[in-house]
Amino acid sequence: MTKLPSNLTNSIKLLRTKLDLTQDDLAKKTNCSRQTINAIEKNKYSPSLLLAFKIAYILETNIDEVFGIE
Amino acid sequence: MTKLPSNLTNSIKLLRTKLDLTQDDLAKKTNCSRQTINAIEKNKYSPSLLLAFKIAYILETNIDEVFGIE
DNA sequence: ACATAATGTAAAAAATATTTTACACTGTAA
DNA sequence: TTACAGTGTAAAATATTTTTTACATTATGT
Repeated sequence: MTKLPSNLTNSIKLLRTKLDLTQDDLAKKTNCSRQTINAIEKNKYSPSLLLAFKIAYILETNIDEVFGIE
Repeated sequence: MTKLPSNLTNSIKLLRTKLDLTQDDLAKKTNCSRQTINAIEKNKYSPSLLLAFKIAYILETNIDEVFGIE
């Protein structure tokens, strides 16, 4: 990563299924909609940092394990 | 942190001054406005995850060192 | 005291994230 | 085959983030 990063990646699906959670489960636990989880999981847009923290918290890890940058 | 986290904190000013950068410097390097850096630094709102990553990158550390949650 | 750099702030507009409602598709269990 | 859970997606509305312009305040150097 030599330049200013600009592309997000994520391992939500991997971590989520490891905990046997559906998109809907994760949505409810993070207080957002299933569509939002789906969109973030499929990289439709960059979530707010707060939501990213919540997702990492529910997935029992930290942001850098859930999201990456390129 | 026993509950779903909901309050952000940050060490932007500390890390920024350690690198001798002004708000404007950091803004330019992260491709955002000085007002945005100022607002985030003063916790006015939760930035996008992408901007958070960029800030951490310019501050030569990772998100968890720059931002915290309560 | 003066000039200037850095920061704080505000309001309106623009861009982006998120919700809501709704429906289609896939796989799987009965 | 039917029913249902899980996922993908779309469009409109709403909420939030970010930009832009502009000005006030604070600190610092001369």
